Amino acid sequence: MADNKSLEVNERAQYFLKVLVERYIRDGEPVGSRTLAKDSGLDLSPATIRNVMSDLEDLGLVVSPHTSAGRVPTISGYRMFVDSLVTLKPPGDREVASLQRQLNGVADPKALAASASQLLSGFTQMAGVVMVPKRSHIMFRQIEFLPLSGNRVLTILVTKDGEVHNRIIEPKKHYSASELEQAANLLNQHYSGASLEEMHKRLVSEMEDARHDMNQIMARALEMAETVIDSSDTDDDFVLAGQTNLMDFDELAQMDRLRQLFDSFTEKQHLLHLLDDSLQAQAMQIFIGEESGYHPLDHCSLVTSPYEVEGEMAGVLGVIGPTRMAYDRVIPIVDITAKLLGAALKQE
Amino acid sequence: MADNKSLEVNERAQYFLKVLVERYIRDGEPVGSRTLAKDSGLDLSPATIRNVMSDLEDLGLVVSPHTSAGRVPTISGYRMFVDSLVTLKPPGDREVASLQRQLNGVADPKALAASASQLLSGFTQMAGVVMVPKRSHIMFRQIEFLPLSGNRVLTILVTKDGEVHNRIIEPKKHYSASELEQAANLLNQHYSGASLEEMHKRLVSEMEDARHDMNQIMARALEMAETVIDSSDTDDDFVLAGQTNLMDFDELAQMDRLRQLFDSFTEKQHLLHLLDDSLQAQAMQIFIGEESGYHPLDHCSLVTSPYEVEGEMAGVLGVIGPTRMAYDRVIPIVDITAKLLGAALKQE
DNA sequence: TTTAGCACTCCCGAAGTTTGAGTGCTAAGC
DNA sequence: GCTTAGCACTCAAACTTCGGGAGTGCTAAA
Repeated sequence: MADNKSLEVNERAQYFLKVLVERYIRDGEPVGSRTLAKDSGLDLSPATIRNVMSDLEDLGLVVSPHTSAGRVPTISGYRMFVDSLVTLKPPGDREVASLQRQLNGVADPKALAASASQLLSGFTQMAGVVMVPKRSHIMFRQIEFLPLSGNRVLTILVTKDGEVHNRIIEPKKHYSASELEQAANLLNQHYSGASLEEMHKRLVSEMEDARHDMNQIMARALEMAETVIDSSDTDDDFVLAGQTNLMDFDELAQMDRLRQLFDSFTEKQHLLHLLDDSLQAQAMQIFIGEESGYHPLDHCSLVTSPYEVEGEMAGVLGVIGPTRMAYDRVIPIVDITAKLLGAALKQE
Repeated sequence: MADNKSLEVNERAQYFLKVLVERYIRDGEPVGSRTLAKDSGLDLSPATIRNVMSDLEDLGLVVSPHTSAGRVPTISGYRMFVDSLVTLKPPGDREVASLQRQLNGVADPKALAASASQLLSGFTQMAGVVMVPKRSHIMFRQIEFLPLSGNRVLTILVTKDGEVHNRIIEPKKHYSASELEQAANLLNQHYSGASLEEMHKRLVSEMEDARHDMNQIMARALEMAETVIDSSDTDDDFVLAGQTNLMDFDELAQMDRLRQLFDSFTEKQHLLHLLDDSLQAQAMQIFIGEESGYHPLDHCSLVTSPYEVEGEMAGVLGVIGPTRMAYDRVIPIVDITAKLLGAALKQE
């Protein structure tokens, strides 16, 4: 259909697209040819603009909501905008300094994640999200077993960065306090300095070996450790802040949409998956509207960036807001926050 | 004004109030005299009802939103309803059994609180809230200090019920691993079997004593313990579930109200205070609309009940929903859940 | 004390009207 | 071949009008 005209958008048309998107992001109202003519700075009449717009519409970059409204960017329009047109507006030095200050004042990783997501939300007036560091990069430090009533055992797993995971497990057999202590000692010696990822792998293979040995204590210790490590995996989680900011956006102000969106925050599942994408890609990712394929986010965009600690991808953070968000400001903020969070985590 | 007529409401009028509230809770629409005449079951004409309604209005128990609408209960109307008119509808045996089953399958207190609030929300289709047990009743079990980089020390506080609190503290002076271990040992022996509340009191007085002793280690141990205990106090917290259920109620469907409400969930402060009321009163409390004095809850009611473990008030749980909620069903559900949660916690 | 009757009030939704923003098309101009 | 003025046309949003319905308060009679 549009193919016979021109599959690529000429430079001028791109420029108009840029101006249109910027304007639409500013006011949230369909942009008409007259407005665009003025905004563009070029000395062209509305009629000319109309021709260009018509082309852009054929290419699926803009649509008009109805016959006599202006144009609004489509998903593809936004896509082209963020991919190649947007002029990024990095935050001022004062903002960066403030960010840095507030991140460096925080001691433990969990609190740091919470701060970061609050900062993201504060600076963008949208929702901030920070995925807490992945297991693979966490170093084992110490494990502790405490007997509770019945067979139940409280296990405490401490990692190098000062994070504490605890879980109550209920083995079939009863263990005495001294047995548990012995088991913990064995594990602590044996796995000192390993990462959880590594530990997991070694546990699985060594459990096999231990079955042939007579070393009962070791076998049981391994079993319990495996239970804990395994479940510490499901701790894989994120912290969200400023969700209520999203209620102020007209495009999300319909209860059913908003409810779906908020439910998706509680459910976590899918959102985690999207965040993970950015970790895999090892680069900033932007999901615009339906691009994510996850319906609750249909009218939202997600700007995510992985953050790294000592050269290793440690986690992901980002911002959730309406599709119509100020990408030019948000992208640099997410980018810088990721860098600063990484740096703050390094000081462990 | 109304005083010269009759300050107390006669029995028939009370009955009509009851029927009116029930009807209004059912449909959410102002109840007119004709409807009420039918609903009441008594063989009276609408005109008679109108006279009664007029009296109720004078007493401030009902209002009409505008001249030619039916009547709607006021806060006082609801108050009288829940205090003396409502016919409670206890949940069926199947529901109770289901509640019990789901609560008893959970191991640790924190998860238990989460389950309970989810169950409350599920059964009522509103938001469930569970305040986690108060410090005063928590028994100390063990404390652990682990050195981190710099002066920072990871402190792990384990309580009898298998709960783990951890915090990173940063003392002025540096402590070696063995010093920390020694300190922990001292504390563990010294405070074995005390409640956190008790421990706090003893710590304060013993810190004074220790200053005169030469026992440096002990003095420092006390100091660090105090820091941890003190901050474990601010863990004072609640878990909320089903907040999004609230979005389905028309009376809360305005963004500004909803936003205030949701913000109040994040802020926690005031809500905690309200929950605490129920703990102090040692009885079920119902805040209807503005009664709570906390504006974000203006259009909500809060039904709370303390729960006790082994005869001691351990915490509070409840339900948040619109003022127009099915009190007859909600009250028993909250009541029973409190009992069952208490029972489930006892099995520690 | 209760009730029928009646005039009155007010909300609500439907239907009509106006306004203004914006479009596409055509034909003329550079 | 691009650009532009002119014009007819479309459509949503805002405002107005209007009738119906639900419910009230009052009065007078049972």
